[in-house]
Amino acid sequence: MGRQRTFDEDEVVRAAVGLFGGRAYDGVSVDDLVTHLGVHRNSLYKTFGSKRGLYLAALRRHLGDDVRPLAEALAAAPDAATVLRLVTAADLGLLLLAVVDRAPADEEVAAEVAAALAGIDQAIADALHIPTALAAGLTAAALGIVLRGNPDGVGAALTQRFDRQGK
Amino acid sequence: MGRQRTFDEDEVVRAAVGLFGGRAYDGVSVDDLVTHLGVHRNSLYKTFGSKRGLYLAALRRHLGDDVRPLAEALAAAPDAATVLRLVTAADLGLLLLAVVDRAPADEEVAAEVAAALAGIDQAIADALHIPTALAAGLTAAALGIVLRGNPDGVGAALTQRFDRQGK
DNA sequence: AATTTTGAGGAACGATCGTTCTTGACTGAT
DNA sequence: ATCAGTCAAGAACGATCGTTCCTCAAAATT
Repeated sequence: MGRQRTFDEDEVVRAAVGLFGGRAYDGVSVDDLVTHLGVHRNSLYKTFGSKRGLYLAALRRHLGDDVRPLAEALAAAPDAATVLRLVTAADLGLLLLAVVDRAPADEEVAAEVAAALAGIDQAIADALHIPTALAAGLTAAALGIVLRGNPDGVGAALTQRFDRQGK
Repeated sequence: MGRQRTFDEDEVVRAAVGLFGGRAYDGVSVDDLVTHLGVHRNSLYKTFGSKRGLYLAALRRHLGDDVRPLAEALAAAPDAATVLRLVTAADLGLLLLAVVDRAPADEEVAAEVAAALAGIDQAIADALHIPTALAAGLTAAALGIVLRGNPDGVGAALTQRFDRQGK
C-alpha cells in the first residue's frame, strides 16, 4: 500500500543530531535540514510533525545513543580521572547546546536533559562511592571542560589533583 | 547642534547585556531590542550599525564590567573554594552563551571570549600558584557549574575536596 | 528668526523563517 | 487494469527576520 520511502528515518535522525549539535536551534533552518538530511520537506513534516518534533527526536536519540552508554560506562569507572576522560571523550555537543540554548525556552527539553544529567550524576556517585552533590560537581566540571573545547591536559591536571585525595 | 537623545547609550548597552545573556543570539529579535531597550529602531542602527554591532558592544561591556572585575577579584583569592564561589556568584550568562552560541560562528566573538577566559585562567594561576593548565581546568569546572544552574552545594563539595590538597 | 543638524516615529523593504498545498509518480491490493 | 494510498517534488503561504527610507520635531548655530 503506497510508495515506499527513499530515506532511512534512523539516518535522518542521526544526521539531525549532528546538525543540531553544531549550531543553536534557531541557527539550523528547515532548509538546512532538508538539504543535509536527504529527506524531503514534505516527508519531514509527515514523519516528525514539525522542526521541533525532529529536534526532540534527535535529542532523544542523542540521549539514548550517546549519553546513556556514557552513563553505563561511567558506572565502571575506578577514579575521577577515568570519569573525566570518558565524559570529555564523548560527543556531547547536542546535550550541551540543549542545556544552554533550548532548555530555558522549552520545558520538555529541560526535563529530558535534567533527567539525563541526573543519570550521569548517579552513575558517577555509585562508581566512585561519593555523595551525589560531589558527583554533580564532577559532571559539571566535565561539561565545562567540554565547553572550553577540552584542550586535553586541562582535565588531566584537574583530575590528577582530585584523585590524589583517594577514592 | 541637533536634537539631543532621549536614551542613555550606557543603559541601552547594559540592558542588551541582559537580553543577550538570557537567550541565544537568534532568539533575540531587533523588535525585542527596540521594545525592551527604550531605543528607537533608527537610533539603534545609527548608534551601533547593526544588531551584531549592538551585540558586540554588549559583549564588550559585559567583559569589561563583569568579567574583568571578576578576574581582579580572583587575583586575591586564597584558595580554590573562594575561586569557585567568586565565579559562580558572578553573572556570566552572556559570556557562557557567547562561548557556545556565537563564538563558533563569529571569530571576533571567539577572540574576545578566548582572551577573557585566558585572563581568568591567569588570575587563578597567579592567585593559587598553580600551573595555568590546572587553573584553566578550574575555570572550566566553574563554568560548568554555572551552566548547570549552580545548585549551591555542588561547587562547595567539589572545592572542599580540591582544597584539602593544600594551596 | 532662519538655517542646519540630528534624533524620533513609523511605514516599508527584500529575504528568510516554519509550514502547507498542489501535482504527479510509484506501489500494493482488488 | 483499476483503484486507493503513500511518497517525492517544488511552488507558495503568511509571518517574521534584519535593515532602510521618508517625514517631522527639537535643539544648536548664524
